[in-house]
Amino acid sequence: MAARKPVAKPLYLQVKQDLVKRVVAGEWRPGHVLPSEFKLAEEYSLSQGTIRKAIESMALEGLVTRQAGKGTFVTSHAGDYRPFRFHQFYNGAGRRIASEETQWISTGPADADRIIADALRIPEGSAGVETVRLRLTEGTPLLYERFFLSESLCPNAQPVLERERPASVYLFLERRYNVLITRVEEQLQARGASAEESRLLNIPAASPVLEAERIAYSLGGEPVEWRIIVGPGGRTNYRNVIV
Amino acid sequence: MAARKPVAKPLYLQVKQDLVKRVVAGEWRPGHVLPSEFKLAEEYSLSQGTIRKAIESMALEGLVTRQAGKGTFVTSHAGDYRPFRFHQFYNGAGRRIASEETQWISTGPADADRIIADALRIPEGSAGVETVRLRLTEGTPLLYERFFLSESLCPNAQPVLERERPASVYLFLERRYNVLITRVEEQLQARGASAEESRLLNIPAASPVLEAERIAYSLGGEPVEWRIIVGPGGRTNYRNVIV
DNA sequence: CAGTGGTCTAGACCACATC
DNA sequence: ATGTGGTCTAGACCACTGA
Repeated sequence: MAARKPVAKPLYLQVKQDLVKRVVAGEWRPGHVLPSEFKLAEEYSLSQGTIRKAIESMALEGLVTRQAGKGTFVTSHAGDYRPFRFHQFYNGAGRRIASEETQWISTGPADADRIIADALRIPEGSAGVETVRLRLTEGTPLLYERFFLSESLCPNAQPVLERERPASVYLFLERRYNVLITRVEEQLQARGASAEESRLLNIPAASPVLEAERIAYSLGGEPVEWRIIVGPGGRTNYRNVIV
Repeated sequence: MAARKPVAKPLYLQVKQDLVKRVVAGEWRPGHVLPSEFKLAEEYSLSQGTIRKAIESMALEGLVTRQAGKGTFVTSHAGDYRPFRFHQFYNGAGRRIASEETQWISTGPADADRIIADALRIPEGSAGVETVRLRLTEGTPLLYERFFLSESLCPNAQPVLERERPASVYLFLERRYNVLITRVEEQLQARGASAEESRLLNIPAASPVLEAERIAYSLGGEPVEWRIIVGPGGRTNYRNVIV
């Protein structure tokens, strides 16, 4: 049925690219359902099997979630599609440190320093918002978090952050800016705690902490958020599986 | 062509399971080529497409590597299929710490302590071999490694380890015991350096280090090796991508 | 040149979810 | 009952490899 075209890139990859573009454009919002494979096959004038390959590739990247009998849904940080997706920190008892207990420390305007500017590919000194908060378990502070959002990508974020104090930054980005975080890069190191960290985490000055510096990328591959997560040695650890 | 059977588990998963079993049994050794899709399709009396799904699933897990025009090969830690697959440590300059420079410290008999025994699912006190070595860059020690292999899974490993001092333990396991490591789990924490570590890494006593405790699993899912990797804070970091 | 994996089609039946 | 994704088949053409 479909016209045979000269080979450029596999059709299913072209379809995938276009579908991603349409998700980014907001045609289907996070949590909503995509057209069925047959509908898309008709729209693109391709066989259902080719559409399937495109969607399966997106599902592998965690961009959409498929449910037999129901449909294909754009992944959202709301709902229970993939909870804890980006949470690799565990407490001493081997339990994931979730976001139920959060203590908001501060939110305020900040300029991107050299490190943040490089990470987010913005000019040094760019305006933005910086927030500090703690994650706790049963009242004990376990993680110190500091994250930066640029004014250019997330205009006017400060008042909303202060008012709503969202437990999930990525859900906040999704709802307010239609920015879907699909990938994060983390760089871990051990170092001594800073004065602020030792005070907030209630640990001795300069005692060993595990620091994760994270850059979160949107569906389009653009760096959106810079963050550091700091946990005291001994009370926290970080888990990873490599296949 | 193929007979229609009552549904139990998808055929392609059954095929995959059987192919994995045959790889484990040594029918095709690491680095060697599997029969073509058509040959396997005939052997299993299934369509080529079903065989393809089975093999593609294995390829996704890194178990085999496919090359158009050549064939499907059992993954080996030799060759250049996936170099640095399990190396997440970087030096201060942002370069992966490779295994070119290695300093062998010691190899000797050891009994599994509680931690190792739990990790490898063997009785506490089981006999085995423990090795300590350093990874260096331009003569500077950057990583301290200590790993344990059980006598039951890797009989008589000590003399060979001492004689060959293999740069890649997993290549050694593959060649000598036909055990293919396909998955590792790592747990990271920050702590102060031990006396031995500070001496070997040439850092102040109790200064912050990043420790990765690793369990390496074979193709069959059995834990095979226990290891810790220790790098000084500031000079080393650990990188990770989450999708 | 023949053989390999990579892509694509057009049909089929299944289990599951929803109404 | 209808529609969804999940599996399976049997053909086809393509680009690449190596003799």
